[in-house]
Amino acid sequence: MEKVPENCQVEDALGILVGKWKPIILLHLLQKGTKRFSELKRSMPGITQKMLTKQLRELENEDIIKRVVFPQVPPKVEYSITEYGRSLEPILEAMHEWGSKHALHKMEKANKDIKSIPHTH
Amino acid sequence: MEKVPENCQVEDALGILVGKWKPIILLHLLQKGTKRFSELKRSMPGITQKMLTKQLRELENEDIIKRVVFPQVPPKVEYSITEYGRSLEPILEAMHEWGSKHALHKMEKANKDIKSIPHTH
DNA sequence: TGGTATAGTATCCAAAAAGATACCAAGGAG
DNA sequence: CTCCTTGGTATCTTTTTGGATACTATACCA
Repeated sequence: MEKVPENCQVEDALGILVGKWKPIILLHLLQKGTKRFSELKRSMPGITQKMLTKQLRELENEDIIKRVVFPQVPPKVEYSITEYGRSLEPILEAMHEWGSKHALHKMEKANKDIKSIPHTH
Repeated sequence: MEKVPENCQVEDALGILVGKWKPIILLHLLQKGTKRFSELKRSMPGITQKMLTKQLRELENEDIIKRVVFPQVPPKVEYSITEYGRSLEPILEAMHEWGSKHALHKMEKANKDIKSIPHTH
């Protein structure tokens, strides 16, 4: 299998993970299992209903998460990761690990930058 | 190290990889080594000069790639992956692998969808 | 009779990302 | 003298994303 940029499959994974809230939604569902809409919303302060709905729909369309509606009033809808969605875990894992190192790297860099400011005295 | 969504490091990696052209640029530099601006541009049909410059600058600011200017006329500028940038390889790798499977998954799904269309006869 | 809760839609608006296009510097070729 | 080359900038417009706000259905509860 060639990895030439021309047939770049990286885009697909990126396309699914991108969206201000998607990684967080996925981490929630991966780590805490099935969640209903309101629970997800409460656990992501700042997200609007519209955004949450939209991101969930997009993930659902890619078979990453499953949506189950209970015919009740008031409504109850549960979301969970599909088996296929779980296959994204290594990527999220790799990104998380890299992200942690990157935080350090940024700190070190900021430190160096501060030290190298020509100071007046 | 906890991976709770609250301190979500995944975002950082995502932030660096996102951009319509960044993954392709990185794959090019990872696989083919040092490249000059015009070579990169030629190998990415469709990208505009402005976009290429912008993405390269962003990657440079994150220490992912290195930019070397040769004082010549006409100008010559070479780009290459930094050692730090190379640490992104596992992520790109994971995404590529997943992307390949995802392509199959999508095909299978499309097939199923076609078969399940109620046909007239 | 009115209020509450859940899981949404529908509109409109702001901000960010991407794209098209034009311009520039300066040396070498003709 | 003019054109070509490279690696950019500077503007302007379009497209994509994200966000604020208001509205809805319907059973239950007081």
